[in-house]
Amino acid sequence: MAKTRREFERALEAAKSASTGQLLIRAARLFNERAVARGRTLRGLDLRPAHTAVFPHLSLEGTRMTTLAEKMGITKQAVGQIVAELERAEVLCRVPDPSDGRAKLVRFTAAGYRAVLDGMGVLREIENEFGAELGEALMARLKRDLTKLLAAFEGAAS
Amino acid sequence: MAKTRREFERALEAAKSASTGQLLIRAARLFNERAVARGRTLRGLDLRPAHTAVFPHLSLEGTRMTTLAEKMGITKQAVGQIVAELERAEVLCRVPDPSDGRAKLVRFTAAGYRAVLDGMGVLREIENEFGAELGEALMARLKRDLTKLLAAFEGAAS
DNA sequence: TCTATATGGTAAAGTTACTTTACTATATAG
DNA sequence: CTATATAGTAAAGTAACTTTACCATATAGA
Repeated sequence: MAKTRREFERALEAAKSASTGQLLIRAARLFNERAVARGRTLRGLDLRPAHTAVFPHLSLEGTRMTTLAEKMGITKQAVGQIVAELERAEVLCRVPDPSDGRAKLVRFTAAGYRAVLDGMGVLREIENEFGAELGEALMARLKRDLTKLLAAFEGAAS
Repeated sequence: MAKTRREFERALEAAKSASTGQLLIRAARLFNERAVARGRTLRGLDLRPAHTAVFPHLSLEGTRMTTLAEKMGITKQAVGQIVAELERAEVLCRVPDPSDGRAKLVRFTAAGYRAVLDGMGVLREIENEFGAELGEALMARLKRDLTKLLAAFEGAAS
């Protein structure tokens, strides 16, 4: 039994350091909580993380729902819900795609345009704060490594 | 208007690369989806990410609910719910803390003990796969950087 | 010693961010 | 010109929490 116990303790220790997944989850939550809390006070629009996740994938000409869903790695129904809320908040609008009668293009409104410009500032601000504390080099490296990790994930299914 | 448009395009481009938060969210989701999918097939226990998040924080002697909540960065009520499910699945058990009549200690059952040893194998397997693809150096560095980021987050509130 | 307050935990309902299942409308290939 | 694929919508369900409210025990101070 003594040997088994030691084995177990080593396993637990391994779990602690091995769980990159848990590290990612916690870091993501903390980062976004801060961004949302900060951004909320900036303008009257209370945008939650799910909303801001859309913006990086929107092109100026407009982007299809299905395209958004693919890029974001969620279902198109989920995109529909998020976009609907942003439409109600008058940040985005949906216009018919002239090249396909079924499709709709999601686009910024003038107000959304201004809000997003502000939002970028908030994000940069938060990243700069961490950069100051941890070093710009670490932040840049983290971003590069995460991008590579995502590319590898996307590359191979299951 | 032309100048504003260019400005906007640059802002969007910046959003794409600047959103470390979004990178973290996506990486976390993908990583854990894979781990859960893999682990589920291993044993009959269908453990979800919320469940496995508890394990790294459990000591062999038993850990208090409040301690778990603090370490995990969630409310003690949330811990209560997760532990209740794991208790029903007979992976964990709650025993009264002899040193404090209010407190309870969360501990592994014999079955949970074995399941977690298996689970460690799955996690290591997945990390090794990415290590093989991206290089062990990148994975180790990512883990170190995330740990530092979390420490910095924890250090300063808001 | 007894009251005030802090701490450990539980209970129930609400919220966020999705997914699943089930459709309708338009497009395209044969 | 039917058969199937694709774009999107609708409604309900689920996971992983939080908020609000509470009870039980502990402990420090009057």
